[in-house]
Amino acid sequence: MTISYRLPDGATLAFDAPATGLDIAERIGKKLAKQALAVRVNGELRDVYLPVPEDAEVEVITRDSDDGLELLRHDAAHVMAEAVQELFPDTQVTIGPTIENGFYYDFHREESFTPEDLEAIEQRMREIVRRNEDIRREVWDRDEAVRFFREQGEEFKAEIIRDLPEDEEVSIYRQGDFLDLCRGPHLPSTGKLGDGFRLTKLAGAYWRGDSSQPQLQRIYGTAWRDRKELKAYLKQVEEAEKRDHRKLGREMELFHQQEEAVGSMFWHPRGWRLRQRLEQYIREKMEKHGYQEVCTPQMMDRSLWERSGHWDKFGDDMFTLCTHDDRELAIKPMNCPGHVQIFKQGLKSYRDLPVRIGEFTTLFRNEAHGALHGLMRARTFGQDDAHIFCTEEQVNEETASFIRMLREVYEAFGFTDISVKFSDRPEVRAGADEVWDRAEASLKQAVESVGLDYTLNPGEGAFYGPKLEFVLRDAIGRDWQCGTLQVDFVLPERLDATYRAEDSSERRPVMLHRAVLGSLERFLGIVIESTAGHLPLWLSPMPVMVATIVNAVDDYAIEVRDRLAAAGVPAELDLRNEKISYKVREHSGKKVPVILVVGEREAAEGKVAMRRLGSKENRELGLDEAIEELARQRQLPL
RNA sequence: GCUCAUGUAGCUCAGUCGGUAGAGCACAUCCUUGGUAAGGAUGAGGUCACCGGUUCAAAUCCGGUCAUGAGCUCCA
Repeated sequence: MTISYRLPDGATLAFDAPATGLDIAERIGKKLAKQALAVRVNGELRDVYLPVPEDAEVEVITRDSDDGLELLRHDAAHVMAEAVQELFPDTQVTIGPTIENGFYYDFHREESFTPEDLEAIEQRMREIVRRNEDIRREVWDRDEAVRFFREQGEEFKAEIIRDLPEDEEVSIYRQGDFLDLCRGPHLPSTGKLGDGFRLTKLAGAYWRGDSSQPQLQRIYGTAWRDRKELKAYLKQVEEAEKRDHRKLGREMELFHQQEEAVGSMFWHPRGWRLRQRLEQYIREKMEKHGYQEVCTPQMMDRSLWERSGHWDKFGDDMFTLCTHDDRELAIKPMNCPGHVQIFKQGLKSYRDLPVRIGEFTTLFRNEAHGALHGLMRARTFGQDDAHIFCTEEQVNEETASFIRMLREVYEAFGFTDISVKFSDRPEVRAGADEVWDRAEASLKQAVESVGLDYTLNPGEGAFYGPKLEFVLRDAIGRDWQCGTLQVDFVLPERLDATYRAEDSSERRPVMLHRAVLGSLERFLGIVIESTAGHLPLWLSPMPVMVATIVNAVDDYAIEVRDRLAAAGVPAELDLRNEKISYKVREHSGKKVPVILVVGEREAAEGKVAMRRLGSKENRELGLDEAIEELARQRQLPL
């Protein structure tokens, strides 16, 4: 009897009897056998010491591959669990998956872990790696496994086993004296983990991600192939912290926050100019695309929010206040009910559709304390919010043209990597199932008609309708959900919006809720972090600084500033009695995109010396030429 | 809202065993008018987040509150 295994390079290895992954690796080379962490058999990852029973495609997995790294991280989680149980026997283990860059494990324990505990756990992990314990898979009887974990006081594990699908094998991995339920596969021994890991942080997490369930303690770690990769990662994290928008916001004199206004901004002059600039850009963009801007009340009577359904579904997030005559008002968390009121004024004909209504006024949402995060998650913020009232037949074209605009806008900020998620009906929702059927079908058809790839995001729709979510990838590889388009058959019904159709019957319009940037505050935060504060000239709140070398040229510097201003380029003057390097350093630190240096020579020749942020190059050019260039770059990229 | 951590000058941070507060930068004044990321001197600046407790004595120890950070839940 011969069994043959086909390798990725096409070669075939023949054995007389079923060989283990390790045997196969050994046949290929001694070194590979040493490095083997697992094998992929017909596409499925398996433990390296298990026999491969029949002819198969076999690939040996080492730490060099992505799969190998994933295995290392998974094992790091298990080694951590073993370390924790050795040091703190009263701890129950739950689950410990890999995540981007690392892993975590959730534990249940009466006492809290301290940062010192983390160090001790990490030390013990290194010891376990040195012990080089074998990690072996065992298949247990389901009831026996439940009984075992029960006896160990591991109620959470017992619960997981009980909930496993009937036909699934209950595999237990034995690693020294530590046994853990796990699907696997695993490294052959703890020594293979190496020393490229570190425990990073401690946080709370709910059992099964449900806030009504017990709270667990989650320990996060990062794990890499070796110490060098670990160091590179830690360095990268450090760099990312440097571009935190709250830090840059302070350095660039954009905004601040303080205790008395949690979740809101104090916008400083430069910050507000930036925020206004962004708003102006999207306003003009929307005008070009046929939107009309409106302004609706900041607060409206409770009864309207009850009719719209917000009171029920969004009530916890709404701020309310009472008038002297005991009326209860809600401060708007969304514009939709207001826009419906505008649509309803006067009779609308099918000839009027689509009606596109946009608004940028501030919204107020009572976000949970722990969710707040600078500009990224605020309680007061503006949105490039708009609602399109149209017929069912127009949903397609409106969706398509919205997506065109969205792409143009993202491109203006340098975001070209965009993906789409399709979110369908959530559990808590308004409207009958048949209405949802129609809304989902309609939106699905619209995405497909523009040839957009999308992934399904089940149960994540808004309470009034399904939605598309547009996710952009920023310059440092982070994903952000900004744009959204939601189809709504419910609100026009609830708030009784109608139009007169061709056959003179009264019909309900479909309402599309849509935003490209989403929260203007949040979008700014993303742009700031993604550019590390190096904003494009058209957006920058302080695009040009005119800095003098000697006071004798003050008058010329003033002329330069005034002529820039006349050409639509805001500029400030730095006439201080300081060295030019001092001025350059200071304004560069504040991320001013262009510094125009003027000294005796420039003044005499009607020139400026232009220095761009991030470059040491120093261009000397005529004043007219410089103004022309800067004015062009200051134009909104419409 | 939940868990853990943190809160000292405008910013970044020291502050040992509990003995009444320190640096650098920034700021002010004076000197310096200089060529592309820090010129020099002098000075001012703090209810150590807030409230309470222990103590002869609290930035320091204990409790509570608030805020911030990381994560969870939620979400733009």
